[in-house]
Amino acid sequence: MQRRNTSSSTAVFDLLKAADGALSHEMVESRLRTSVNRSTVYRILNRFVEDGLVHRVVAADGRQYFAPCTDCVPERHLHDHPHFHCVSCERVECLPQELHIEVPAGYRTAECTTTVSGYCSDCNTAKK
Amino acid sequence: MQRRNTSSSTAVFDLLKAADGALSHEMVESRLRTSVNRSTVYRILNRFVEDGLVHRVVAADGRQYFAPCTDCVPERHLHDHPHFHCVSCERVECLPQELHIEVPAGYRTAECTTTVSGYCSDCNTAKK
DNA sequence: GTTGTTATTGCAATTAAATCGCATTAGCTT
DNA sequence: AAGCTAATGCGATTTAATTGCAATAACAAC
Repeated sequence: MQRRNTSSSTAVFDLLKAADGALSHEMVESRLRTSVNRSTVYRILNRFVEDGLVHRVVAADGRQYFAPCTDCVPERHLHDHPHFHCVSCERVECLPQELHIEVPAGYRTAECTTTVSGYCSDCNTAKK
Repeated sequence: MQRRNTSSSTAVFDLLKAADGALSHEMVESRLRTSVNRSTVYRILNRFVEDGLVHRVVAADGRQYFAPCTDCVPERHLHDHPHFHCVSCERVECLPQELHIEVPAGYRTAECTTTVSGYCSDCNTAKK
């Protein structure tokens, strides 16, 4: 299927690229200057994931967060670094660590997500 | 709060202990011999997690899976090994590997889950 | 620039996982 | 056996995400 560039989809992609971490659908929608329909945002994000432009991270709260790919090439589309999810400010950020997870023989890995939940330094000090 | 042992809660706990991996709420409910209400199963599982008897794993599908704790003591309640989630048969199993994930200074870790999605050996060979 | 095809959008309805309020039931203590 | 209250069942509700369908708008071809 041929893809088309719309103002909404480029706005979403720019948002993701400018963000300092992964964004939930809600964050994307609220940060958009122009109002874009809820389902449209979901479809745009799903399209990005499908096209390999964006990674989808499911945090411990069961919600989806989206971050643009870096260092990904078509042959090797991995996202094997851990993510930190602050349960207070909801921010999701990538941790600069590489994981090597081995699966038993015969298994086939499709994707891998690691999520650490807790409090980021800002929220941690604010709590005290 | 004082806990009480009911036939339902012990049945659920026995199921989890006997299972070869983490079970979703749906799996628990369908494997129970006696019919237990949906909300009750959820509440029983949440109670187990709250009491530190069971770990909750959120897979890439956004659903919750539950597995009894092993090697956990009150002072150190961790579940830092990866889980494999077969997207075909829905089975979730623990991978015998220990992860060491470092968070930036000032951060506080509450929990950590790693989920590898893909096909287990059974489903992988069945596909071919 | 105009036209035609069809990907994309907006809207409302829907699905699915998980939670909650409340009256009833049943564990545990005394 | 009695009393307190944790746990249950039921229905309604919340929330994230998806879907069907008609309307709109990208993009290619002319």
